[in-house]
Amino acid sequence: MVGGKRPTISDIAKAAGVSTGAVSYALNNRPGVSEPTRRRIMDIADRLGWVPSSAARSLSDGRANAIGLVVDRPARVIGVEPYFMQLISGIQGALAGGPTSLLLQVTDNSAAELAAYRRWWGERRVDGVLLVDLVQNDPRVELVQELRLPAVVLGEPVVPDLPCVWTDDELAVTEVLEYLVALGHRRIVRVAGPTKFVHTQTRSRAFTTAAARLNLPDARVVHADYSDEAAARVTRRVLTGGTAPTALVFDNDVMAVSALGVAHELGLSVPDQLSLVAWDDSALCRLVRPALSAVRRPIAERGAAAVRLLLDVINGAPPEQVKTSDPELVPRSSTAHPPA
Amino acid sequence: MVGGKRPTISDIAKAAGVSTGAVSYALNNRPGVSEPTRRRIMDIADRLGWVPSSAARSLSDGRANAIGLVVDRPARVIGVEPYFMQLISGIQGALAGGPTSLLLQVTDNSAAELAAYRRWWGERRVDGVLLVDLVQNDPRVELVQELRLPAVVLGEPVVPDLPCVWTDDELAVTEVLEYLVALGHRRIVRVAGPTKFVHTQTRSRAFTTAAARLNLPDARVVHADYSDEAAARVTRRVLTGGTAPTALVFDNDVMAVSALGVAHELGLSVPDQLSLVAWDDSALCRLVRPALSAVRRPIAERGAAAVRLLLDVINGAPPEQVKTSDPELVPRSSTAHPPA
DNA sequence: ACTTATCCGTTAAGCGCTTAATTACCCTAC
DNA sequence: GTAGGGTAATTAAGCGCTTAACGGATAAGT
Repeated sequence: MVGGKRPTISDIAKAAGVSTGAVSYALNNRPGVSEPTRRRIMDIADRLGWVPSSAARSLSDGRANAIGLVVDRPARVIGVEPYFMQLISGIQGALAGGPTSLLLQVTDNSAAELAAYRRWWGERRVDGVLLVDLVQNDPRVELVQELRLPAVVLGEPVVPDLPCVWTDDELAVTEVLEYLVALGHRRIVRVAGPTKFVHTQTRSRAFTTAAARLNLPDARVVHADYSDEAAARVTRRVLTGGTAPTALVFDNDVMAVSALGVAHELGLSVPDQLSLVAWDDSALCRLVRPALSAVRRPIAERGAAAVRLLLDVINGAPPEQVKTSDPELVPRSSTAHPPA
Repeated sequence: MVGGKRPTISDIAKAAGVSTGAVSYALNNRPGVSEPTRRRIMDIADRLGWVPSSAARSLSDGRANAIGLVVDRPARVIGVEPYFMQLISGIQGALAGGPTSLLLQVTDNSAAELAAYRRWWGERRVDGVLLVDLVQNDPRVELVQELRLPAVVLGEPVVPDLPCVWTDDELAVTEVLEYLVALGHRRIVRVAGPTKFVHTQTRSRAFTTAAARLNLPDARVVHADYSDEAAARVTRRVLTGGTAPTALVFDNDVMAVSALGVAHELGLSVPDQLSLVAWDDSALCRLVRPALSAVRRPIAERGAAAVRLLLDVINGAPPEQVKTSDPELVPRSSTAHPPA
């Protein structure tokens, strides 16, 4: 197996003294060749270090053996959250061993994302795609349906016939709220991500519902954009306004840590005077002092489940909606009883 | 452009009343067709929403129009550092607009990484690869040379004829050391990543050299594995041992933040009793209190430069060794004069 | 009026693989 | 002895595109 020359099935055929058709049948474990011949062919194949050309295979069977993921987040934010790397890590776990590869694209606007899907589809480069961060009336949904491009949504069900892998965020929101109320908190503010995301809306709705049920008239939702700057601004405003909350719940880790800085700056001690809860748990949450209580979601599991589902759908399986294991609240040192 | 039916050049040929060869020439802007015909063909092509099939093109011209990146880090660590997402973001920036896609693989052992490269090569799935985190006598170097697989190293030059994109870490190490010495520090310890990495060795060598020049007999290097646990362990040992250092320099952000926790736990105030410097700057460094002084490297720039170089090499350009802009020390609140 | 060059376009082979159709052969059954 | 039924192989078409080789037409040179 020296550089440059990659063996093809016709090399194998020549070496084995059979036709390329026979080689193809043998290597794909299909009937049409005798057992001894199959063995001989396979031996030769891996003595030669043969690997099928993906282009040739795609061209002839129409399969790309690849799936696509495009992440649409501005460069400024992308590196900040560990979310995507964990997701990718889960995706790879499910892909490992199989013939399928992952095509990744990072864009900074939604038009580019749509263009990417369209191009991949046109080039027949992917057999299906993963969709993350869905927004209300997401154009991607329409696009994949129009193109008949197999797709799996990472997030709650939006359209009945679109397969998805979702995590019960409502449950987690409720759990967090009940936990804070049990500690004695009554004035709780949720610092959410951008309204446009479906998951933001889901959590906000759950928050409002639970707050009503728990009879918390001061509970409310404010929005930021996941960045530490915006979070700091919003937090400062909320904490210095009238009837300041005693607990804040954030939609990611960066915003929560940022709030920790603001609290410090305002002379509010955490958790004695102010409790904080972060959403996705992370090293950041663990390492910061005080360590942040956080909701941990099975992110890698989501990625893996989504891949499995997508591969099934590509193979013609019906569009299921899969639920992952539930998120859990990891209490640390940023939550305590509110000041008396 | 309705789902399912993707136009091919022969559809275009039929619609334009010419041969597929003419269509190919027209669409690829090569001589052989008249200007009016070319226009007509191109019009029809994009009215039909034609996109070239990557498989067909690869098969016929031997190009995959894709490059590969495999990241070999255990799942536990991968999400922690923003490094890779920033890198990927830079890579995408350089790829955007072009016909080339990025194939990503995350593995958790070096054998799997080698296998990935070999498979991609065999499948003709990539035209070239990016190599990160080189180790001493890295088997990947030999592999890509044996396979004649175009490759660009992200890191310092190791083999003369292997193209690379590197950042002057020595400069940064020296700068950090001089900065600390200027503040009055004499006992400085570098908490490095795993010895096996070339970049670890480069920095350690630079550290030792600079320390000798600055006459710091107590300067030394200890190793951890980038994780917060290991860093905490090592830091604790170093700080409680004899002749404890007054300043620590870390090889990533997570370890530095972890040390912040240890210092806190030992009752050492940062920066008054202990100064800390992190390597790659990040949100973590910025958000933590006290905010960490850190060395900021042009990571996205590295990624982009590496892609451009790789594409050139694929096109037959000679193997250059490109230097990025220099890293810079961002002083924040974790460094100050040592205690008197 | 003849060759020569130029331009525009077609033809067909080939990239590496899959697979339906076909052939060759050996067995068994009547 | 021959029709019928497997099984084990070959053949060849086709996937969508590129490209060397070729050909017909028009323009220019002598």
